[in-house]
Amino acid sequence: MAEQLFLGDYQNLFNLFDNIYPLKDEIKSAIIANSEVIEVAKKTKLLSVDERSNTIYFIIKGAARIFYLDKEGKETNTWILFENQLLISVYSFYTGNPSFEYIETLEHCQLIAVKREKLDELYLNFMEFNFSGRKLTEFYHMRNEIQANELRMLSAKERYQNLLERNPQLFQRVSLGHIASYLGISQETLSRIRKQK
Amino acid sequence: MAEQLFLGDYQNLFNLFDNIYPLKDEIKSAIIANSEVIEVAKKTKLLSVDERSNTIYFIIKGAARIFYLDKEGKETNTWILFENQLLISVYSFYTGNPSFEYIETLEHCQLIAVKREKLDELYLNFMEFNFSGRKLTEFYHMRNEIQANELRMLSAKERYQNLLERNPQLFQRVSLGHIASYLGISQETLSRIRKQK
DNA sequence: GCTGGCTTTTGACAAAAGTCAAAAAACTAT
DNA sequence: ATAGTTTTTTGACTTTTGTCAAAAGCCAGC
Repeated sequence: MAEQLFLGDYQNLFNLFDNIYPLKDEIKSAIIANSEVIEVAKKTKLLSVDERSNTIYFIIKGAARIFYLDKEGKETNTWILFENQLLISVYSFYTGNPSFEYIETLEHCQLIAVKREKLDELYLNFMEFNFSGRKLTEFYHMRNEIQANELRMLSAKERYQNLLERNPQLFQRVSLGHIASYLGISQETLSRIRKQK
Repeated sequence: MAEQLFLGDYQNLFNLFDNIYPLKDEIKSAIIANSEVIEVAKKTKLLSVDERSNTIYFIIKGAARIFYLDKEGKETNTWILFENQLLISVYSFYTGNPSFEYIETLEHCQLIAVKREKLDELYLNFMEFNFSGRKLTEFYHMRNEIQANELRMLSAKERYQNLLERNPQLFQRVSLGHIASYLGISQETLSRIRKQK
């Protein structure tokens, strides 16, 4: 009988993949061998502006945000991410160019970290792993498209109501200031919207 | 000596792929066998709201837009696409769910059309084709992320100046009304921005 | 060269959201 | 519990962008 691979912290990541296309144990072992599980404190910067991102993270436990600073130095959050999501500065990780955004933990986090060279090796050594990678990228691509469309087509209030409905846990774990910024509105406007109804 | 594959209309599509990861002739043949080259007139709808998108297009010649209707029935363009770009309603094509947006040609177009079932077959039959598919998806994903960030961080005027600088050809081929809509502003606002400087 | 559409511009006004400053409320750590 | 920090709310005012309506400009086809 085949020996059972010890998955531990990788359980959820592999579930994610297996739901797309069952991953061979060989690939799972290679993923484990080519990544590491790290713990980082709240408010740790995982990436800063002008650095080149060379790591993709999977959030086992915790929360993080991606944000940039505008011309006046004000922070704007573009993503807020939780358990079982990938944490990546898309532009810098894919292109290798210096980042225009920051990645910062919002809570104490447990993460799986994979370096780009290792990931590239995995993709080259296991061609069928690209099937999973493609599907996952398609999913994140779609999520972005939806986000961009909502920024265009919905008013501040509608975006708030949408988020509240679809992601109520967010409001338990993240300050309204961060949420306002993620919604693309000022904190004061969010406060007024919430009072209204 | 190996027989030279006749590429014809597929030349540019294959160049795109070859720049990512050289495609075997076997795959190229399969792509040709599983797609078709079509001509469509200006203002043709390739996808309408509530239809399920089952085709991805590569633009050989021409231009097209993707847009949705807001609550008041006003059109908003989310993408304007030209030669050598992929034309797809990301949400509907990836999920198979009914579309919330339209795809419409802006000019007479020559397109390569691939049905989803055929594309899925190609991905399953040629695992290394997923390598190319993944990279291409990553590229489009990145482009979306940039678009969403610009919608957040730049003012109407800055978005206009950016677009003018990076995509001047757009202004030759597409009406200002369509461009304003793509920039997420009203036609009148665009007109005023243009007058200013 | 004129006619009948589109497209673009202009003006007056309205709406949505932002800014600044201060108060109130909610947490945190000692 | 309390002092100190951070977060959230409130009020007054400003800025940006949108809306509506009309005029002007442009272009295709007869």
